[in-house]
Amino acid sequence: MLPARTIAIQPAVARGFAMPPTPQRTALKANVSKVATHCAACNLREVCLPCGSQDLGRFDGLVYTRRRVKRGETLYRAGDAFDSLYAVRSGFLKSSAVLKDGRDQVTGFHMSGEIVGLDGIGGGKHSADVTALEDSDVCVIPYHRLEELGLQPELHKVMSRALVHDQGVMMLLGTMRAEERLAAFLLNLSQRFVARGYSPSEFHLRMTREEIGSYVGLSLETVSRLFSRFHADGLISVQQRHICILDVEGLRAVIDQQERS
Amino acid sequence: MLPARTIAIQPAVARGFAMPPTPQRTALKANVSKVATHCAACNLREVCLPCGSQDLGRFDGLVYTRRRVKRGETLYRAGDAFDSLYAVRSGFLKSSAVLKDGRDQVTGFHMSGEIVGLDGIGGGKHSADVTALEDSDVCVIPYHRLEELGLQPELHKVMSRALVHDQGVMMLLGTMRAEERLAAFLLNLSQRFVARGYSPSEFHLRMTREEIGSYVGLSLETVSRLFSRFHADGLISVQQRHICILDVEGLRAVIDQQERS
DNA sequence: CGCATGATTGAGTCTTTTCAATCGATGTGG
DNA sequence: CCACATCGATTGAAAAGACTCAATCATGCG
Repeated sequence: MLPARTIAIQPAVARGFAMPPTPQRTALKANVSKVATHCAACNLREVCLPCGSQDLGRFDGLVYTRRRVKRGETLYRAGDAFDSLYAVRSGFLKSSAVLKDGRDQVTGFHMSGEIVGLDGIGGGKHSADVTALEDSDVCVIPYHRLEELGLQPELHKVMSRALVHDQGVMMLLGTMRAEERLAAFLLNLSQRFVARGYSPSEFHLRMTREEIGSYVGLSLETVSRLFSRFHADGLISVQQRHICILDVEGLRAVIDQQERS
Repeated sequence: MLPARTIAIQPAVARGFAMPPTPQRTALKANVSKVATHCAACNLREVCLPCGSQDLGRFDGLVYTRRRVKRGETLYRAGDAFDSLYAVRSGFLKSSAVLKDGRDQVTGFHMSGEIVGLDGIGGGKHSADVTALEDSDVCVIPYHRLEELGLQPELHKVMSRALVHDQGVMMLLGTMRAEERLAAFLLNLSQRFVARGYSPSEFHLRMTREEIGSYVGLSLETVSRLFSRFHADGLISVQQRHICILDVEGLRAVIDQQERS
C-alpha cells in the first residue's frame, strides 16, 4: 500500500571520510542527488531564507545529500532507526504519532528551513511518522557528521526552540477554547509564511481540516464551522484551502480577550 | 511577595578556570554549598538512581554547585537569563508558563534525576517558571562548562527525550478523554516513582488537584470527580493526596479501550 | 481553636462532539 | 469529453462531556 520503508541515507563520500559501500547504500545512491552548493537549510538555525541563498563556510568540505519525498510518502516512520536529521529545503510535511489503540494525532507541521528528526536522537529510533503533504525536498544531515563538525551548539538551540514551541502547543491544547486554538494556529502559520518571504495574509493550506483538527485537538467539523464563523465575522476569507487573513488584530483579539459578543 | 529573583549560579572555582568574582557571585556564595562527591543527577542521563550513588569519571575535575529551593520558591522564572541547567537531586518541582491574558498552565513536573532548564538554551532566556512543590535540591550545571567538557552527546539525548515526552503530552491533551488523561497521568507518575526505587503502587501526590488539572487540561473539579470514580471502581484508593493504585491493568484498560460500561 | 487552603460533590449550562446528509472539487476510465 | 467515483468540506440536529458556580467537608497551621 505505502511506498517502501524509508531508510536513512548516508552521504556517499565526504572529504577524508569514505563510507564503506554496503548493498543498501549502493542501491540508494540512485535515489540521491549530490548537492554541490551550500544549503541554507542545513544552517541548523531555522533560517527562513530560500535554500541556497546563504553560504555557510563551516559546511565547506561536507558533501551532503538531498532526498525527495513525494506527496503522501513518508520521510521516516516511527520505529525506523535514527541516523540522520533532515533540513526541509522545500515542500511541506507533517509529523504524526499513533496511539496503540489506533488513534493518531498530528504533532507538527514542517516547512522550509526547519529541522526534522530530532525525536530520534534520544532512543536511536524515531518515535513519529513524517509524511510529505506536498512534494518535498530535504537535506540529509548524518548525525555522526554533525558531531565531527562541532555543530552541537547550533543543534542545542534548534532543539531548545523546539521544546519551547512544544510548550506553546501544550498551552494551546491545555488552556484554549476552540476559537482561540484556531486563531492561534492561523496566526502561527501566517508568521511562518511571512518569515519565508511569502504573504502573511494570503496562503494556501497544505493540510486537510482533519489534519488541522488533529493538530489543535478539535474535530474536523469544529474546524470547518469555525472557519465559516471567522469568515462571517470578517476576520478571514476561506475558499476551500485558500485563506486570506482580513483582520489580523481581530484574530489576535480572539485569543487575548475571553469575552465576546 | 515572592522570594528574590533567581540568579543562575556559577561554580566558584573550576580546575584551571577561575571565575572572576563579581558582587552578585560573592553574595550568592553563601547560598551555595560546594559538593565534593560526584553527583548522579548530573549524569545527564535522567538516571533513576538516588543522587550520589553513581560515580561518573568524566566529571572529575569539575567543581559544581548545589542549590536548595524551598517549597513555593522558584528556581528560575520566565524571562530570567539562561546560564545553567539544573539536575534535580531531590524534591519535586513544576514548570509553568503564563499566557499574556493571565491564564497559566503547568507544563511539567520534575523529580530527582531529571534535567530542568533546557528551555533557555535556544533564546538565552528561560521561557517558563520553575517552582518547587516541596523543598528541593538541584545541581547547577553551568552551560558553558558543558560545552568544554564535551557532554553535548548526552545533552542531545536528554533534550530529544524531552521532545518525545512532550509529544506524549500533546497526544494526551489532543486526543484523550478526561478519564484517559488522568489514568495516563497516574501511570506515568507511578512509572517514574518505581524507576527511582519507590513503590509503584503507593505514593504521595506533591501537587494540588488544580495543578494536576492544569497539566492535563481539565478543571480541578473534574480531576477530583474522576479520582472519586476510579476509587469507586476499585482502580485506586484516594485519601487526599495519598494514592494507592489497586488495579494497574484496569487503569491501563481505561486508556486502551474506548468503550466502557 | 479558628482560619485558610484544598478537596469533594451537586446542579445546571455551555461547548464541542457525533451522526448524518449534502455539496463541491478533482481525477479517472469509458 | 463527460459521467461517475472519491475525497474533502460544509452544515444541521441531537447528545455527551466537561465546565462553572456554589455549598460543604477535611486538613493543617498559626
